[in-house]
Amino acid sequence: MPAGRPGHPPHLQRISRDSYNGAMTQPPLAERLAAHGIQPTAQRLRIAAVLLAAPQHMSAEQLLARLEADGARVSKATVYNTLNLFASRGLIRPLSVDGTRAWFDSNVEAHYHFHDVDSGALTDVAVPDVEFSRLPPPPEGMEVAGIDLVIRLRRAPRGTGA
Amino acid sequence: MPAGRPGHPPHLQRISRDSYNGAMTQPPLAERLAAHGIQPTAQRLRIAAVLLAAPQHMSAEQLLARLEADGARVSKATVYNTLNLFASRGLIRPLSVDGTRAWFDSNVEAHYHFHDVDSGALTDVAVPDVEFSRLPPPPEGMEVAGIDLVIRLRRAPRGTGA
DNA sequence: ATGGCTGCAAATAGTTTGCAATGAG
DNA sequence: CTCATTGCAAACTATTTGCAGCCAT
Repeated sequence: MPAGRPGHPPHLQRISRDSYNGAMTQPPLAERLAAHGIQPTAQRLRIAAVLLAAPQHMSAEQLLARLEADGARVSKATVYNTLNLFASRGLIRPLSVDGTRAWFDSNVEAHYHFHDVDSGALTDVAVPDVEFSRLPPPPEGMEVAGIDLVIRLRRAPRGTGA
Repeated sequence: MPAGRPGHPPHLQRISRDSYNGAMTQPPLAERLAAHGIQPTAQRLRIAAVLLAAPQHMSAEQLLARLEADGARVSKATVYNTLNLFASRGLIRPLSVDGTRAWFDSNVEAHYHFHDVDSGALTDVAVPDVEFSRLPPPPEGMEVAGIDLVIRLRRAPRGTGA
C-alpha cells in the first residue's frame, strides 16, 4: 500500500516498506529500522534503501544526489538528520577518513579500510586480513570502543604493484 | 633579541630565525623548516615554535588561540596556509580523527592514537605497542603510503579499568 | 623593483538548527 | 487532535581564496 505521500507526483514515491527488499536476503528495511528503534518514515526508508542496499561508503552529498536522481524527495537537512539518527542508533557507522567530509559506512560489522589518497576511494578490508599480535591496553578506567584502521594507498612508483 | 610579547607594537615582527630555539635540543626551527624546503618567515617560525615544541596534536583553532595568547600576530588564514604547507612538506602530519576538525600532529614518526570519544582527547600509542601479524597486500599498482590506527576509547562501565 | 608571504575579509563547503506545515494514527 | 517528522532557509563552523601591502633581496 503506497503510503499516501503528500499530494506529490505519483510516479515518484513508490516505496512501500518492503518493495525494495522483497528479493533480498536481509530483513525488510522497515524491520531493520524498527529493530534499532527507528520509526520507518517514507524518507528514512528511501535513505535506508539506498545506503543499506549493500556494504558501502557514502557521504551525505552523494546520498542526496543519488536520492534525487532516483526521484526521491528528501531535503538535505533530512538526509543529515537521518544519517545522524541512523548512526546514533548503530544502524550505520560514521567514518573519519578525510577530515573534510563525513562518510557513513552501511557495514557496521568490524572491518577496516583502504583509502586511496589520490582518488579518495574507500575499500573495505576484511577483518581476517588484518591480525594484531599486540595491542596496547587501554588506559585506566577506559575500554576499547572500536578500532579504526585506515591503510592509505598511493599509486606505486611503477611496476611495483604485484 | 627578546621576542615580542603580548600587547605589542602593531607593525613589527621581531622574531629572528632562531631566537625561539636557542636552548632546545632539536635543531633550530629555521633549519628544520629549511630542511623541508620551507622558507623561515616570522610567522612560520612562530607557528613552528608552538606546534613543534613537543610531540602533540593541535587544531588550527587551538594553534591560533595559542599564538594570540602568546602575543604573536598571525592571521587565521596564515595559520591554515602554514599548516597545509607544513603538512605537504612532511613537517607535520594531518590526522583524521573526528570528521569535524582537522588535527595536525607534530610527530611525523610512525605511531598510532588513542581517541577518547567522550572528551575528544588524543593520545599517542607508540609503534612497539602495536604489532600487526598480518596486513593485506595493497591492490595492484598501489603501495601503502601510511597506516592510520585509531583506538577509540570510552569510559569503562566501572571497575573494569585495571 | 621583484617576488614571496601575510593579513584581512569575503567566499566556500559541509553541517546543524529553528520553525511552520504536513501526515499517520 | 496530537505528535513526530519533514522541508526550507538561515545560521554556524571550518577552511580556502583573492587581493593589496610589506619585507627581504
